[in-house]
This record gives sequence, C-alpha cells and structure tokens, in this order.
Amino acid sequence: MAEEIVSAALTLKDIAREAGVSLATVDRVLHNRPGVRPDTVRRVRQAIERNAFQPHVAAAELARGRARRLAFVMPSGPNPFMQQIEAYLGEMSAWLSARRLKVEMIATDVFDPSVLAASLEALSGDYDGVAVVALDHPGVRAAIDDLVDTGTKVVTLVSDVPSSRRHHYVGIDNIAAGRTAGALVGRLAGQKSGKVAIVAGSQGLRDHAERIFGFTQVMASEFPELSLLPVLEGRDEDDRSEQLLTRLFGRHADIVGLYNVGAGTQGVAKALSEAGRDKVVFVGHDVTALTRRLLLQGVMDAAISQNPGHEARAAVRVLLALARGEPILREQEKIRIDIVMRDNLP
Amino acid sequence: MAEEIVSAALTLKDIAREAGVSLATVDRVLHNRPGVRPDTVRRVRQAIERNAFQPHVAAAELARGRARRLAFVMPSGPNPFMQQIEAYLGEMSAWLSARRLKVEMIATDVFDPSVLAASLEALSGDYDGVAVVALDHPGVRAAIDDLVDTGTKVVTLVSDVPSSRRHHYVGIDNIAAGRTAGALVGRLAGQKSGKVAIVAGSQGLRDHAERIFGFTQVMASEFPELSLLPVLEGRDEDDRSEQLLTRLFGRHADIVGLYNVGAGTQGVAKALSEAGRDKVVFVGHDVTALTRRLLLQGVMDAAISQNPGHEARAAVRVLLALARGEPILREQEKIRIDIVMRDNLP
DNA sequence: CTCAAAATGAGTTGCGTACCTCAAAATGCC
DNA sequence: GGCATTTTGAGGTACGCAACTCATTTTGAG
Repeated sequence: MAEEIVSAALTLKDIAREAGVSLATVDRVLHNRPGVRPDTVRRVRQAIERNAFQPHVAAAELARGRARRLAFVMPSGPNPFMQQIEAYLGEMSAWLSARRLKVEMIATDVFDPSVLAASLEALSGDYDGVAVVALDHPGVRAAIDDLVDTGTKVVTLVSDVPSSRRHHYVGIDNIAAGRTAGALVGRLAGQKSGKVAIVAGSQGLRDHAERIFGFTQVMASEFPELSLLPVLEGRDEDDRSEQLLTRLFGRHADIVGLYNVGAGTQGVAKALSEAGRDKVVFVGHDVTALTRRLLLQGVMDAAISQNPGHEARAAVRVLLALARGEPILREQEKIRIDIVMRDNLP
Repeated sequence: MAEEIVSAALTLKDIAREAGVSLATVDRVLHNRPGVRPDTVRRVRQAIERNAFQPHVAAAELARGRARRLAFVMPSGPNPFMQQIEAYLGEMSAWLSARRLKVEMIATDVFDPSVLAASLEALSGDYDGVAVVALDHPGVRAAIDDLVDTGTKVVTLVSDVPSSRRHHYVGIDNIAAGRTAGALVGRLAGQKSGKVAIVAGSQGLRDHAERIFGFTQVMASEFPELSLLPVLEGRDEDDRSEQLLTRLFGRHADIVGLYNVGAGTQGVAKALSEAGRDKVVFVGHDVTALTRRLLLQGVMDAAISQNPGHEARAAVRVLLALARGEPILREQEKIRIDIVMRDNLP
C-alpha cells in the first residue's frame, strides 16, 4: 500500500520518543503546565513542529470528560435578528449534543453598559466560551478583558469592541456594508438626480454610525448628482421612523433614494406607500419575514444582509476552535456582506 | 447544580439498560448488523429515540481507528474556479489532519462521459466519500449509482446530476443565478431601452443552459424594453468570445447590457474596451483575480458568485456527516448566490 | 557539600464507542 | 423432543489523549 508511506498518523507517544522525554512532559508542554525547563520545552516544541503533529481532536475531546459550555449574551426584547440567531442555534442542537456541547442563551440589556458589564462578570469561570453582542463602552471593554483573563474565550457578535482583548469578531465590516448600500442606491436610481434620505436607529450606535459613514463616502465620491438629506434618527422604532419620513416627504418632492440603516422597516415602508413614493429606490438591512415580503412586492429594492445563521454557527465554531487551541478557518468564519434582491432571496 | 438535572449525557450502556438488552445488541442495531430479532430491534430503537440518544462523535471517531478517505474528482486543465476549490482544501489541511481525514484530488476529463464514468468506477470501495464535478449523462449517472451502491457517499459539486442517487448536491440553483443576473442587468441599465447580449460557453452545458433560461425569463417578464440578442457560444475561450462579441458590436449600436454566462471573461472585457462600449452594463460570474480587477476598474458591474471556499468546505462537511450518519445542516451547507459589486468584494 | 525545590519519568485510569470472540440461551423445524 | 440455527449476552481490546499520582533525578542556593 502506497498510502501507508504517506503518514502513519503520529501520536503523542511518537513525539515523546522524538524529543527524548516522557509522555508526561509532552503533556505538560502541550497544556502549558508548569514544571518544565525552558530548554526541554523547546525540544518538545521542535519535535511537534518538525513532525507537524496535530493532536487527534476526537481523542482529546473524549479524554477531557466534562462537556464544554458556551454562553450567548444577547439583547433581551423582541429583536427579529437576534431571534433568528437563537433559532439557528436551535437547529444545531443535534450537532451540538453529539459533541457534548452546551450552549446557553443569556438575555440582558445590552444597551446599558453597566448592566451588560455585570452580566459578563457574572459568567466568569463558568464557561469555556462567551459570544456577546456588545456595546463599545469602557465598562464593557473591561468586563470582556476580565473574562479573557480568566481563560474564557470571547467573541463579539454582530457589534464589535475592537479596543478589548476579545479573541475574535463575528460580524460584518459595517463601513463596507454602508458603501455597498450607497453603491446600490446610486446605481439603482439610474442617472436621475435628486435627494436621498437616510433613516438610522441612532448615530450613537457604532454599527449604524459606520454604515452611514460608508454610505456617505460612496455617495459623495461616485454619485455627485444625488444629494444627501440629514440623517433621521428613528430609534429603530416603526412609528417614529414613519412620522419622521412622512414629514420629510412633505418637504421634499424630489427624493429618489432611501437608505434604512437599522430596523423600523415596517414604518419606513408604510411612510413610502402612504406618500405614494413607489419609485423611490429603497435599500435596507437584513432578510426577515418583513423585508422578504417587501422585496417580493417590489417595495424594497435590495437588502444588505449578514446571514444570521452563519453568524450563529461561526460563533460556535470559533469559540470551539479557540477552546481546543485549533486554528480558526478565517475564510470560513468571515461574515460576508450579502446583497439580496428579489431573485436571489435565500 | 441545576445543570446536572438537565442531561447526564447518556451513553450506549444506558440505552442497553433501558432496552433490557446487552451492549452488543445495541451495537448491532446501531450499525444495522444482522442477527437481531425485529422485535428486539424495535425495542432498542425506541429506547434510543425516547432518550434522544446521540452517539458521542468523538468517541465513535476514535474507536473506528482507520482514517476516512475522501476523493474530489475535478476537471483537469487550468480552470481558475477549480483551482480555488483546491486552494481552499489546502487551507483546511490542519483541520483535516486533526480529524484524521485524507482528501485526495483526482483530475479527469469531466467533459467526456465515458472517461468520467471510468474514473468514478475506479474509486469503488476505496473511499468513504466522493465529491464530483459531474456531467449529466446516463453513463455518469450509472457510475454514481454504482458508487452509492457500494456504500460510498457521493455529492455532486457545482454541477448536479439530479437523476442519479447522489446523496447531496453542493452548488447553486443556476436558474436562480440566471434570474439574478437578469435582474441586475435590467436594473443597472436604468430605464434605457436597447439590446442585451449573452455570451455562454455552450448551451449544451447544464449549468449554462439553466442560467440562460433564468436570465431570459426575467428579461422577458420584467424588462420588456430590453431585447435579447441570440446567445453567442464562446466555448469559455477568451479569443473566440472576443471575436464573436466584436462582430456583434459592429452590427448593433444600441447594446446596453451584456451577460457573460461562463468563462472567457478576459476576451469579453477586451471586446468591450476595444469597441469603446464602456457604458454597457456587464454582468458575469465568479470572483477571480480577473473579475476582481474588472470590478474595481468599473468594467464589470457585478459578478454572480458561488463562494468556492464554501463549496469546498461544504462538500467535506457533508461527506463527513453522511459517513458518520449525522444529520446535515441544510441551512449551513446551502450555497448562496452572492451578488458581488465593487464595494462588497470579499 | 548539603538540602530543599524543581524537573522529569513511569505509570495508571478513564472517556464512549467500534469491533471482535465465544459461550449461552432461545427459537423453529422435523 | 431433539436438533440445528438464530439470537443474545458477556466480556475484552483498542483508539489517543487528559489528568493525575508518586518516585526519582537534577538543579541551584547557601
């Protein structure tokens, strides 16, 4: 058999022999346990690298006994996007239990820094990994760093805290998302000149601010014939978004494009239809039951989407890989900016 | 601890006790081995379902000893898309070896049914799973079915053979891809009326034919102001595509859109630039080094992409899940139709 | 040189399953 | 009822690693 030559699947025992030490010492090095001379550590590490040794994941998992626990810290309240993430985690339950993984959802007020920080602190030590939809705030950052210090693996989900020492961010580049929205509004509006309205939840939210930044960037540089109206802050609420927009439509007859940065989509759509502005190019975010319907009806022209299922699964996989000390498949875990139009609705 | 109540992580031993049989019998049932009375099988199955028992993946993997072998049967010759798939498999190598998986690439002439069929037959018995870029032909179908009969798990990759008994198809819905291309050309062309050109490799290829079908469908129903020119068959070759297109441009001054269904993109772009048709809306497929450049330059307006990295990984995961008898995460393995424009280039 | 501390070796156990053997029990057939 | 056949039980081994104990050796400080 030619295959046998290729690789005989080394084990820890082989590494021990190679390095001229015992199994116990290899084990100590592998798990960064104390009591090994630096020189010996080096010899063992070399043997591992020389042979490109990879511990057998299955064996390691089986041997460690206790199940791994992961926590998802998510916003409380009825947020459809977050509900989707929960739903996808539910669909994974067989996959999770076959690997003896326990995933717990922890609802909290992620918009209150102190509450969020307290929730995170409370997890300390109990979990192998934590995924958190985080607000970028010093208190939250400190809480994340504390978690990391206790050995818990932390990924930020959807919204990042780049200044923290979180191990990974699972979510999209919101500036690029805004740019994409801008390109779509500009291109789909054709050569027409006119005004473009923007509705956001709040410019204080990091992701919204970044999207607006990207959007204006593209509009300014590539679509000079379109002028931007001041950003409306709808607080992601349907009613408020509708009122603000209706008032705006009353004042401007030549609106050709509309970018809805956050939620409140229902209100935006209502304002559009009641003002009879069917021809306005309407670009928003996320594929939900609502936006799906609006796309099919032709009310919305495109949705920028970050696949929530992918985010949920990526968060789990990344936390698991981190906990196991495996490399992360960056390409796989990267969340792409999906452009969803009627004909490629997932 | 409240958690202990939730689930004590059942093992086969627990199932055996529940069903009132020995471990050996449970094992026989689990692996469909003979020598168990139907009545007993039922009792064991019930115990398994009643407790929602899931075999511990790690333990199973460790116990079976021998590594799993997967084969990827891919077109020979310099196909950038296929090279990308290979590259992504390479990036997974650490992941693969940590799970003691061996993946082999097998290059063959996938466009010759008998050659492809022979290649497939040759794999019989040696592999746990096979991913194949398949031509839809009776001989190929038979070869696939034979493989399936020997217990090998088979997925079709990129191009499907729906009439075969393959376990799964990893690739996009090409009709929907064509529809998406149509919607993009139509929308990006603005309200302008004019003609739209189509360049394909060959209408005999299933995926190309399906894309054209979807494309024409959308154009006819939604953009009546645009008229389609007859499909040019460029055989996915740069030179030929360029010549055909250049001739077409000579005859029609009012071409506003262009859909390149397959490869030969270099030639298409050249024809466009040499004819000075910068304003023609150009939509094609796949993100390669070339199309990336064309998108950035503004020559191409959008690319319909099926993430090759995702396809490679999905094929591996699906084959693995099939071999282990695990459920497939359909949502995860579904290949999405990505719309890639300059600002959301991955 | 002496002694405590640090480093290392040798060994064991257990994780949950696959796969195997052999004997014992149950069953069906004549 | 006796027999062959089928079904079942009991038990063992192996997989590769984690995690531990305990004895032994080496090291460095005084």
